[in-house]
Amino acid sequence: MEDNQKKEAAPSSKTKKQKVDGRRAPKTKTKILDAAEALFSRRGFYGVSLRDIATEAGVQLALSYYHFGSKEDLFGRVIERRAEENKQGLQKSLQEALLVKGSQDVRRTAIIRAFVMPTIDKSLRFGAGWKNYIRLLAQIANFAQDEDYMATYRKSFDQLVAEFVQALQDIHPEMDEDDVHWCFFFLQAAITHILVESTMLDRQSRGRIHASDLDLIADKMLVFFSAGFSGFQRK
Amino acid sequence: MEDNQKKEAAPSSKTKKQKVDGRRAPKTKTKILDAAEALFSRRGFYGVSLRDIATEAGVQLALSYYHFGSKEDLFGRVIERRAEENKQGLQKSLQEALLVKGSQDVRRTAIIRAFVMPTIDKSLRFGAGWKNYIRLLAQIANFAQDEDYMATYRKSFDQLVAEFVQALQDIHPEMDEDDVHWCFFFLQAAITHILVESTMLDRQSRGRIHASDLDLIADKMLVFFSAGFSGFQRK
DNA sequence: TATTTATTTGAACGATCGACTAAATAATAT
DNA sequence: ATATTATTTAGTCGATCGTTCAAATAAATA
Repeated sequence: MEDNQKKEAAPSSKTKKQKVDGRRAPKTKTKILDAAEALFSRRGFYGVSLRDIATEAGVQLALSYYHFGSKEDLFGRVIERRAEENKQGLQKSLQEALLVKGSQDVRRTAIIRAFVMPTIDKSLRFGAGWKNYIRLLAQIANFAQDEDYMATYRKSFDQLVAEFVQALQDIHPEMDEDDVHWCFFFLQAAITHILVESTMLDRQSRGRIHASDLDLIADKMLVFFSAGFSGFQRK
Repeated sequence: MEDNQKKEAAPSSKTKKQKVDGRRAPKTKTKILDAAEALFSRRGFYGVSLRDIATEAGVQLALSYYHFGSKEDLFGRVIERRAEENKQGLQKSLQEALLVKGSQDVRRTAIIRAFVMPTIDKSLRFGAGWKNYIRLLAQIANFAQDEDYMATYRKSFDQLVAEFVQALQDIHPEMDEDDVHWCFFFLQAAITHILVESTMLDRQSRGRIHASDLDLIADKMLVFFSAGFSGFQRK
């Protein structure tokens, strides 16, 4: 019945796992995770079948069941895989931003950059896998957020957001704490939407602006969202 | 084969349609559209089966096929149904905003409000149907945007956005035109994400702020996004 | 090498999907 | 009242879904 998974989890006492994981040719598990990541990020959980994933990965259908169990479990593992690295990247980025000295404006912009840049960097420069992962996260934010199997990730990410908000509140003692939350919420909303890589902006600007130019997006976002905060400052 | 649909479309020469459409008890068509709207807006196109919709609507499965044909066609009709009214509401709102006199700040905020408020109004005060519709639109923006059957809606909406951007550019001759596009894009992105009614903000603020309080959201958005524009003004 | 364990194969399963139809019924027109 | 058209019913179709397993193979261990 579920003996398959036990075999997967059990032999962690031996050193075999690590040895096999670091091989050159992509492991079956990795191939499945990569394919699932790519497909889920584009068509969502329901829009992708396990057969689609197996085909994309170039492996047998049953291997998905053997390695991950149910479709939901596979989805959860896709999220899980890069979650820790992603979070730590953002945390490190925040720590560095906290060292920035200068005016209120400068320090605020540094923190906003610390939130925006790691995500854009990964999406842009860490390969197709990360790009798909980021898009998947953005999609989840609009969608599967409330599912039970997202609880762990959600909790972890919410805590990270709390750290950023706290940092911004520290810089802005004159601002209402709720207003800082609002500002950060708007920032999150915008970047989330942008990272699903919609073609909206390309169309609406009649090709003059390209949403795929994430570096330019980052520049513009910093200017805009840092200025947005200043709307709440006089009070 | 497709005679069913022809019977639907053909007898428009008679005055019968209008008479029947305006009845008291909800018509079958309306019941299906309402159910589809509610379900699609929450779980997306692939996450909902025609049987789900028929059950939710309290009608026979085959009636969906009879009245709308394929599932894709039904989805398109759900979008279509309120599209024109939605667009005209936004256009009227823009026209009124263009009459506002005052400083650059005042006029800019008026236009931003003109874009934000009709949508929030409908989602909040026009009943569950509109609320579902707005959420569906927001979801589409992240998802089905590029599908062929969305072309008509997309074109219409893009034109509307162009009117708002033009209005903002008229107010801001000192700004780079692309930057105005960027600002509006960020506004769109944020409101789109907010309207999928995520529970994100509620969690992250530990219950102090409620994303369901759309009137408050609107207030905060106006302050924040109007201020965001000012980030580009010095150039 | 012999044995045990891990992985892969190929095929099925019951359920559910969208699509479709013939017949029954309701509504409208003559 | 009769004929015509519109709608609803109840069911079936083949395809595809997620899941499962027994047997074959590969890898690791003894």
